[in-house]
Amino acid sequence: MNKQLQHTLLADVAKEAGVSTASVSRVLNRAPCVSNQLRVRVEAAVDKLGYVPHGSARALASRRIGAIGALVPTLDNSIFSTGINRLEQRLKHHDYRLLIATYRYDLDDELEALHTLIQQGVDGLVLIGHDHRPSALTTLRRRQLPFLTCWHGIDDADWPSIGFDNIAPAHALAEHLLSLGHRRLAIVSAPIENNDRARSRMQGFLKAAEQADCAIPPDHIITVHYGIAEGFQALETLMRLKMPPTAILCGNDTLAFGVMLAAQRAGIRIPEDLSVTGFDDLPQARFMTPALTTVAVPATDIGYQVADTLVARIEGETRPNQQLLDAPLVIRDSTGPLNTSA
Amino acid sequence: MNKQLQHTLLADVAKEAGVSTASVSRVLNRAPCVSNQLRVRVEAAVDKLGYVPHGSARALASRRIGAIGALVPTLDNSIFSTGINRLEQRLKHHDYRLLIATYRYDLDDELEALHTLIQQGVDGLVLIGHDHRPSALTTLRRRQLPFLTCWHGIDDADWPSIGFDNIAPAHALAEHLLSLGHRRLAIVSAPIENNDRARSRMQGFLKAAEQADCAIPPDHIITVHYGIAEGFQALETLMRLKMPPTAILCGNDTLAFGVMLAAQRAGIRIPEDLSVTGFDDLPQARFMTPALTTVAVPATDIGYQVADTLVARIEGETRPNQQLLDAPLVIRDSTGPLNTSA
DNA sequence: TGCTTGCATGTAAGCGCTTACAAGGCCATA
DNA sequence: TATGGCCTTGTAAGCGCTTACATGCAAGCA
Repeated sequence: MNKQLQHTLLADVAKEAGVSTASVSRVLNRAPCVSNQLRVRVEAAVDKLGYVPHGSARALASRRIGAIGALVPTLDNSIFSTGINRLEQRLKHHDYRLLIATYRYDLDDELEALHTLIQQGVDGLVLIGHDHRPSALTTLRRRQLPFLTCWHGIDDADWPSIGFDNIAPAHALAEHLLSLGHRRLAIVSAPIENNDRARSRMQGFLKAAEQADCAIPPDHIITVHYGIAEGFQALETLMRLKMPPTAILCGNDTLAFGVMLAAQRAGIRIPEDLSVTGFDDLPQARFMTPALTTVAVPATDIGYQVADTLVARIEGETRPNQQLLDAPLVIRDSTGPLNTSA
Repeated sequence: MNKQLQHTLLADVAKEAGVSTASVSRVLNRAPCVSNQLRVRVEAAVDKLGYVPHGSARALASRRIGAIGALVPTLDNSIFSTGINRLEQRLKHHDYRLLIATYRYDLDDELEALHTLIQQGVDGLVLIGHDHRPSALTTLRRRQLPFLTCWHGIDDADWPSIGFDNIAPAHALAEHLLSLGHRRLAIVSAPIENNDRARSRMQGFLKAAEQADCAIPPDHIITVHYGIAEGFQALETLMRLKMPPTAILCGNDTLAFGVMLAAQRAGIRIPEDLSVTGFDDLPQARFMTPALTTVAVPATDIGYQVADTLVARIEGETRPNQQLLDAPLVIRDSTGPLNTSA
């Protein structure tokens, strides 16, 4: 069209250096079998002309675009954005770019976004969690596209993963409360449909309670969306119960912060009147008063490992199907013995 | 190579539908001047064969890749991830993808990432703030690439922007404290080099103090990196001063949270003993006890508007060079009159 | 010296689309 | 009925790279 100034092309570099286009391409792609002399000549020409390769042309010819796609429920959750942040940093290190799509926990949206990213030509894909539409797997398989799921600990040959077990730490958290004498537990969780992480944590909580013969009644299980405000309101709801809980298991730290802040505002003392647990170990957790008992989720490690492993898979290496990282309990001061004097 | 199964190509669709490749392309790209009958035939063939266009080929031929790039200091700052989250959502609506690169406030990294994104072929670019290497502008210009900066309120013909004024609200925040009788102010800010937002806020704080003949001494100005822990420590440092401040202006909410949590732990009452202000109005701000006085930064609006405006520019529309959004003061309970009885 | 071997380089055929241009068909007008 | 113009569709030339294959040359060996 009216492209005022032509960009220099690979052919221009070739002419300038007095070599063939193939040689220039080889130098650019660090192919072996290139003499040093030729390399130097080409590099000089590239510098002189300020040549920048054309990504799409390169992608078309080489069948790789140098970018991977990430499908994330939302970036508006600091534990995800922390992981994605690290992922991007590490990918850059491998000379890959990051294409991001969010789907707000809507698996049909996720599927659609998956198709879009594939169409875009990504070299690999990262998905969060284990809940996906079955046809996502079909698509991935048919395209033979390297991919990885993360953030969950489910062992499934279909879905290679790098994550952590959500059930056991949740179970341990509930046991911790139980061992402190609590019997009236409550749960504040994110919606569990389409969210295996929330479901696993819930499962861990419930199972521990059951095993201690201390089943949690339905009105003590509150499901709200992610957010401080939501946690805040959840506490208000729970405290209106005739028999309010003495301990609350929260599905994530943000909900726990909401619960704690609401308690603080209501004059409910933690842990004397109420014990609270989180899940994630956001930076803020240890600075709350009292410091929050929670589970340290290896968000940055996941980002790092996912980058390395996915790139390895793209480049043809085989890697173990599952990689389980540690998510240790962090017992702090927001949990304490049941106050029987109250 | 060993590509087991060939994907269906546009040519296959054309053959199946009994039309030319050009017609298929036209249908796919919603070109005008396509008869309804042809459209239906092609669409049927596309469905039947499960055809998916090849992104790179399309990009090469059409000179647009359908993605924009965003250069962000970090995703590990919830105000940015909120904005980016919204940006991505809105871009999807326009059928554009989002390529993200972070640079950890290192402008040379930003420049490098800029080159990478351009090489990748992005159709447009979003940068945060007004501080960039001069050669970034040169590159953008030479490539005639549509771009937008955001998050700042600096009127500069070179850098089209969608943002808000950082100086005035900061100034107002300081005035607010001054009007409450405070004279011993302190500032806890993120590093101001390479960060015009932090610099502008600092400037607003300092100017208001000066105008009130109440200059802030250097040891009352603490510069720390973004983070709860950093804010927490900053308060400890400030309180060790022989004449500790009675009010603290924080460069962002996260630092303010750190300051507040440290105060809480140290038994310093807010606002009786100490007033604290933030900047951002993160969701948590209103749930703190006391609720945080801050400035409501229009993060989601910015994401939304940036998407619309950048896409419009890519598609050739002209738009105003600068778009200033509102960043109103939100006076809550973390600021109160100077306690003279103390 | 003549032949093979292997490495460095060149040639040119794609990669899978888009789109300028050509061509054909149809209707309205004269 | 002949002509022009408009609208739809087809033809084919790229888009800017990568890479399989061909080629040439130097070294190694008998």
